[in-house]
Amino acid sequence: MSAATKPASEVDERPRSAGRPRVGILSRRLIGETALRLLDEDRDTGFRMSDLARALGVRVSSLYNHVENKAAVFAEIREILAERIDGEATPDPRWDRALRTWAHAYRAAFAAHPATVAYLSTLPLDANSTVGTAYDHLASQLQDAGWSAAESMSVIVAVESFVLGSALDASAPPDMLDPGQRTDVPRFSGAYHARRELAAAEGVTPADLAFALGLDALLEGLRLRLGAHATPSR
Amino acid sequence: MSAATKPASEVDERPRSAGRPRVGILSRRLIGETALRLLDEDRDTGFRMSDLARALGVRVSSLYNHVENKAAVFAEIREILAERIDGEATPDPRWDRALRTWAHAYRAAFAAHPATVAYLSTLPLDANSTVGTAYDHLASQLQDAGWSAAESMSVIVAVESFVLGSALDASAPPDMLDPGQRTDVPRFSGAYHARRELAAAEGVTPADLAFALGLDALLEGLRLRLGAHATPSR
DNA sequence: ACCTGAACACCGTTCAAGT
DNA sequence: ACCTGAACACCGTTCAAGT
Repeated sequence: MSAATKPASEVDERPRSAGRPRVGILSRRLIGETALRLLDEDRDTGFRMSDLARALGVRVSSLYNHVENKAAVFAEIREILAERIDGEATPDPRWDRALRTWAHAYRAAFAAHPATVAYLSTLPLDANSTVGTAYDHLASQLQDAGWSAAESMSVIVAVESFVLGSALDASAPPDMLDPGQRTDVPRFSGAYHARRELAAAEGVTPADLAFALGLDALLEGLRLRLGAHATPSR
Repeated sequence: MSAATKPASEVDERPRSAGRPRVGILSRRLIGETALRLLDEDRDTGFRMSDLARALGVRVSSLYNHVENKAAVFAEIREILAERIDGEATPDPRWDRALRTWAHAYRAAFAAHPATVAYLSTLPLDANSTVGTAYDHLASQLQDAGWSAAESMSVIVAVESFVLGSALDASAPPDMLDPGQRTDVPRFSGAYHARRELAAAEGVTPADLAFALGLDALLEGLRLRLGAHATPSR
């Protein structure tokens, strides 16, 4: 977290009396950023509204002047992550490369925040959400490349589904699938350990391997499909 | 829900006094099945332990004789769904068709239960879990077809990630991505409505279209990759 | 407009008492 | 061993009072 987003109240330790402060302390954005930082620091427990208030040097009830409820905090987090993804994804004239860059930035942003993945995929988009803008850019590229309008939407959603599932996988405890001492599943056990060793040898996580292989296959399959029955616009 | 799994206590309305009943009323499995039914009936709110108790004709505290906590109820749900998937997936000698059948059964089982998706991907597998057995079957087929042990694991995880992400998508409110009255995202808006109309015309959901397209592409890409640099075992 | 302090509501979990 | 009844703990949310 950058110093710029650190609430001044964390430095100033003196208790504040009731009443409106001269300069505003909180904002929806600051609350979202702080919540995201808390999720980063403590991965599995999630944050409480009281944690959030303490980190902001404020009482819990103050938060409700800026967000309707806890779900709204998650919505704000989604906006922040969406903007981060948008900023990182460098535009690429080739639709498949653009999708790939987007997918990588997307997964990276969410893998660090498992608790947000389920929320993200369930909450309706806000009007004027940045997410919508990103979709528009990708949809344009896909349609220009020859995908039909309906297909372009399916392609985006399919890649997004793969990314979100992969983010869940990447955020799961590393030993989640560990067959342990079981002897009744030898091929699975062998596969599990082989992937783990391969990942270690390449200096990445097992989840990274599955993501890379899956994304490559998915994009390759999409390229093939476009080539097979597309009608390029020019 | 079948009559066989319906708790007798739902028929017998008379209040029960304290003390051990002659015949056991609850079991871990029955609790899991009932929780799953509650999730089916009320999609978004999730179930409370008190709901669960009422549905079983029992007091809340009784549940804790059979499950450690609410998370354990979700773990039991996962086992139930896993067995259901296993039962439905008919074996197929071709690895890609087997994966496809598995993916469809998997998504169908979880799309109806959004709340379980996030849990499922985070909870460690129980020893002797049915999930492990399913992995073993798939890993065997993949390795016999020429995939390396490490790759076979990545393939399974990649398909699973796509399935889980798609299940999240399928369980989201249908208007989640609706651009509404926005005029700044014309290509996205066009794509959104085109997909919706195509889905309506084909009698499926928009989520179904994206899932079908993505799964086809993913499997096609995997087939290609195996053909390109595989060393079949025979 | 925006913060404090106190209260309320909800819900998961525990535990002694009872058979 | 397994159910009841009552209590506790935690946490999200509300609201009047204060500047």
